[in-house]
Amino acid sequence: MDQPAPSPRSATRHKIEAALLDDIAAGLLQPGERLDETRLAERFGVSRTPVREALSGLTAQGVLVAGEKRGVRVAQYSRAELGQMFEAMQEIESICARLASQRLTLLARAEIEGAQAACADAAARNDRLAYIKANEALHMSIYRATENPYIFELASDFRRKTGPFRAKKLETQEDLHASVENHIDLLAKIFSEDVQTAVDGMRKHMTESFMRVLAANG
Amino acid sequence: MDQPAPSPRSATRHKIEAALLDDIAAGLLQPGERLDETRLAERFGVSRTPVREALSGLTAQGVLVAGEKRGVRVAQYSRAELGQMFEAMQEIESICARLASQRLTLLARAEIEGAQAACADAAARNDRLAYIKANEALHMSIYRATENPYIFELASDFRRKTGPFRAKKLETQEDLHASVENHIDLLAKIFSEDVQTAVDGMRKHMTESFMRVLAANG
DNA sequence: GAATATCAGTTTGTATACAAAAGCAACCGT
DNA sequence: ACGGTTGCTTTTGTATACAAACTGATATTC
Repeated sequence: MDQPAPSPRSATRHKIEAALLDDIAAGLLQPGERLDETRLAERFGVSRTPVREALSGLTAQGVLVAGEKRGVRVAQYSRAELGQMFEAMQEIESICARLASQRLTLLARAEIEGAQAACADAAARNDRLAYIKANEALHMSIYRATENPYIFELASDFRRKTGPFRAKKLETQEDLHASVENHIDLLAKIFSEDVQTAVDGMRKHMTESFMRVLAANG
Repeated sequence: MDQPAPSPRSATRHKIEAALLDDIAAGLLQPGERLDETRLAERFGVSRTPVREALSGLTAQGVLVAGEKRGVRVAQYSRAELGQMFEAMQEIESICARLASQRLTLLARAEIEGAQAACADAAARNDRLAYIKANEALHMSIYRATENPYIFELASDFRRKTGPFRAKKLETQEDLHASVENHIDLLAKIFSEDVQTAVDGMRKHMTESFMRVLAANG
């Protein structure tokens, strides 16, 4: 859904990257855990070469980090690092809110509202996994509304990196509904005539989001 | 200077990456030009494996792009893409200006002014290469003043990607002196008490910079 | 003459084999 | 008993070999 396989130029490598990202998101791979090339190779039934490429790709994305001694590990962040990361993310998201608000095309607005409906639907069904996906899609649609692919990618990158931490904050159905309410409020501000309202709305949204992340990951 | 080889964990790979970056910066590798793994391997006297890793690393950084048909090519941008890229860069730089202005420690200020002096010195000596390096260092010191490593990296990445295009706009000594004047003005605004002044100053600086880039790369 | 299909020649992706570096532990010396 | 050194084992980095995919071209047929 993110990349609809623009060029299936290296199927195995991307399959492995995706599988590892899933494992991390699902918590099967804990932050700080070490990844062994050989084990992964036999787990996926491939040689070390594509595993190696996947690992260096994820390392470049910041999902994994080259360990102090040996091997690569799942990135883990201290409270302070998490704070800096979310600060950066807040700045990026604020830019997105401003540009989206200024440029909002009919198509972009339709996509945002469609994603929002999908969120509400998933929350009503109490489908946590679907909600997380729909929520990602919602934010992505806001990024896309900036009409700037570089900013889109910047914002997407941060979402990838912080994904594991944000996931934890959505456990109960109340969490889901609260999140939906927050988004209704946020979108109203982005759709408002006043750009500053949109930016402030996004700042508030991100601050609240971060507070919940801290509470869940403290 | 950028990465003081934190872990010389793969010497050849980084040597190749650095060599290719140099070639691109020097214009030996034109934007759009295709890179052949095998040729590079024999040129550096190594096997295709480390070359391959270097190429995928640079691709991840956006310096190279996976060609439509085959091979990787030096990234080339249309006028429109260049505009979007500089727009994103302007947003990032503005964030840096704001945070730097808000947080400015004595150390950060000292580093910025030191870098500024190095710029002026290089301009006075009409040393174009030294000026480019000093100019990079100056902007880096502003990024560092944000006290946020993630924002620092974001900004640095854009600088890397746009480097080849910005380099072209500094040909004559007048260009250098004009650039120094611009920086004096910019720094005064960043050092001012008013945050909005700093942000506006950076926006103006980036806009002017982009205009000169467009003129040189049109 | 044009269009399609097939074939040859690159080129890239994956596998495996090999070598060197680094961690770890045991052993020896003091 | 403690520390240092040496040797082994594991892991990673690099090379090479192999197979599949894609490009381009030529030939054949309509």
